[in-house]
Amino acid sequence: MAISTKTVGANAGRARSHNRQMVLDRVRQAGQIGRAEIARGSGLSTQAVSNIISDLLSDGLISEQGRKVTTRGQPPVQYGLNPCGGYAVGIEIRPDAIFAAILDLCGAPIATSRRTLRARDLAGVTKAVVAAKAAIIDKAQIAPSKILGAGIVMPGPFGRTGLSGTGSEFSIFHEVSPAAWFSDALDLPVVVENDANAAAVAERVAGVASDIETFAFLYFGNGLGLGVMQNGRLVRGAFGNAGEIGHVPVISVGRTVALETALSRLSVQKHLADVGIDVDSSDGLAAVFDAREPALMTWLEAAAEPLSNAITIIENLLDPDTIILGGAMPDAIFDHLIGSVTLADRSVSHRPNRTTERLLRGASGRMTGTLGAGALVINRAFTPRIAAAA
Amino acid sequence: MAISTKTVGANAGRARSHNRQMVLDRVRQAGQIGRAEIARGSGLSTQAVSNIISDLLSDGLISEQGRKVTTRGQPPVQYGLNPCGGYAVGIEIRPDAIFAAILDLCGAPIATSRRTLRARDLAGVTKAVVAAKAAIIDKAQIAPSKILGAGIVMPGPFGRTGLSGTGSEFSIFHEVSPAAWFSDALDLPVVVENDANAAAVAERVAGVASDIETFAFLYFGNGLGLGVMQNGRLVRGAFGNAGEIGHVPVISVGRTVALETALSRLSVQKHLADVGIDVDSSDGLAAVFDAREPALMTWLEAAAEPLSNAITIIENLLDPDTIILGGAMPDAIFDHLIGSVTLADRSVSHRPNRTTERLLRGASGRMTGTLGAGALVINRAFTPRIAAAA
DNA sequence: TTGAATCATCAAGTAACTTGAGTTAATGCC
DNA sequence: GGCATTAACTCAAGTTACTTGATGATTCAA
Repeated sequence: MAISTKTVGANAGRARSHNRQMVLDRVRQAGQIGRAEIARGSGLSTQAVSNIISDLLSDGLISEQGRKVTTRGQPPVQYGLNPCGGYAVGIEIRPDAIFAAILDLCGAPIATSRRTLRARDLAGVTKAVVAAKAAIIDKAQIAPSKILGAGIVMPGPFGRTGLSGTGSEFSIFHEVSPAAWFSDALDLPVVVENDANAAAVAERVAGVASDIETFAFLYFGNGLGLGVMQNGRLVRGAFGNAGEIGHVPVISVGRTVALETALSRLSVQKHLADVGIDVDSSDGLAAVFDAREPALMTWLEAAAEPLSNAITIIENLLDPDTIILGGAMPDAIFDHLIGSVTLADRSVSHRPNRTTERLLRGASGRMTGTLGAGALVINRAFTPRIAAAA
Repeated sequence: MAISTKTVGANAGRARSHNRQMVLDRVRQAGQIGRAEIARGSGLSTQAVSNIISDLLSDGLISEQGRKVTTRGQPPVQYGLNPCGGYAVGIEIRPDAIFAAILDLCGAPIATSRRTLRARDLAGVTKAVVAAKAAIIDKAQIAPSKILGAGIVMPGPFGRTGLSGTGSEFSIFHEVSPAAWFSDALDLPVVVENDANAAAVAERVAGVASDIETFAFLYFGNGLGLGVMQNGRLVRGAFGNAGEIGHVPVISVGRTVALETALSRLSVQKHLADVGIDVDSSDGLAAVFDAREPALMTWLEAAAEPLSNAITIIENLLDPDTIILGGAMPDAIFDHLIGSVTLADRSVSHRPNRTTERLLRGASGRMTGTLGAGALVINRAFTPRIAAAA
């Protein structure tokens, strides 16, 4: 059965929690904001906002940041996020390694780490994740009470699907709910998402989408994924597997193929390997691009058409404010790809009065998956949630 | 600027309104349900639910429907929607005609009408819509106080986009917000959506998706549209233009074409016209299909591949519980199309333990747009909305 | 017939928001 | 410089709607 997302009833306690998170999100989005302005925007009384602000202050989540100069009247006291008011652990599980990071409340990384992962079984992976968490908290010297939770990123899709057996996803979690499992093992609230969704959240928490409510993130991992954000919430689908754009059929050089065979890191690595160039790191790829290696340039040229088609699909199906490109490739390659795309005229995103670019490059670089993992936790702390049950 | 959907704060009044709508939605979805069961599912106390139920009873929105036989304990009093507790006006504006309907609270049509539309200007269209509303209310003999609102369906996309100028959309609303405009003119709360979104809502209110939270509706109108429902809410995109799947590039006979050139009512009409068969109604098309007209059969054969590709795109991008096909074609043709589609193995929807079909035919038939217009209003009455501002 | 289970109601208690009066702090005008 | 104006902020009382706990109602099972 599908993930249950039944709406829950509102009572005083949940209303307060909702309002706290709403206020926090407005503070995050505005950078600096005063109480009266929050009240005006939120439909609450200034008194209510005042009470909530004083709560958040004493919890250390926000801080007073002077008064704004205005034309007339008492200048409003401004509040902003207090970066050290809380921290999130981000853990990215890849087939061969575990990456970990600690993020502050503003989404800035305090510490990162990488550990080789040899285990493939549930117990072994769990042990490695627990160890990674302990080590990164120790490295960053954060008081455990300040840890808001852990975000875990792993390759999807989740559960048994027609995409199972590609080797990328973790079949050990077909029978176990990964969130409940890791929450137990880590003794923390846990959010689990695939890499593309996490990357989208990362851009919202501390990237180019901090004030964009509705956008899509095209994530270049080993395959190709799409994270869809709609009104500040992820579009996850009935089973949390939305965004598997890599398996969409496209035409490439006259043949029908899955999009990610033409457009992904594995695809470019394979193409380069065919001419004897082995790259297994983003740095390596960056060097090959800097040298304008012909094999890479032909790959990029061939990638432009399927990428253009993918963008037209995303724009017309989801009507995002913008599409962000990012993931496991060098920034220079994303910039090149963005430059080489033909943006379709026949698209709902082709508007005369646009204020954002149709394509942006993500801000969180190659660590976007791991940072995204932490961002999931931060984001959840900022997301009002009366509407949907956990 | 994108549609603003900032989260709003919760207070006592909004909490009550939210809870009322949540209770109503649970009653709708269950058909019959008792107070204690609602309380258990919603996280509210039985007392709170009791109070809300008594409110809804005195407003006439629900009715007592006997007691359920249980194993032990006091048998719970069951409640169900009271169809005549409220009514919705649905109006569908097409380039050449205005369709209107009155729906009861359960989504059943009480009356329908059709009027030719000659006007293309704002004043003329408005006048026709106002007249259609007055006439349908008069025909159905509904007390104005029982009208919950009006839903209006018109061809998208909304605002100036790269799809403008195809002739289908109403450019008169490029500068005016249609919802505010019609709300003023009709003196009722108004919801405006495109046909595909309305059709999706219709299936949820009174169709095959009444207990499916996350699905997609592939709507065959003059073009092709997609209505996306996620957790019981429409995925509308940043500007309300999500779901323009007709302009998505897909593969047909080895070439990339816009989907709706291969798959839409206009497409089949054109194909038939090429061999001298003119059909301009759904009945006409049904007759041609009944006769197994070769030209139609070749069109259907050719349509299978792009339709299959479109379904793979929808499944992998949105991970819906199911995809519903419907709109301006005869049921028999939808059934034929569903039978001829090749469902991709490489899809997140290809799950071993499915409980719903991957494809369903919509239940609301050819009037789905008009009924959907009314369903928008019913749906809104049932949708808790603390989370998003109007 | 009695006890267990469940639903339902009543009345009191509580959390969180709203309201309205009053205070603080800055600007702008005479 | 003094005073009106404007806007932010605070205090205390008032209101709403939910929760809690005690009590009653209804059914089944032993």
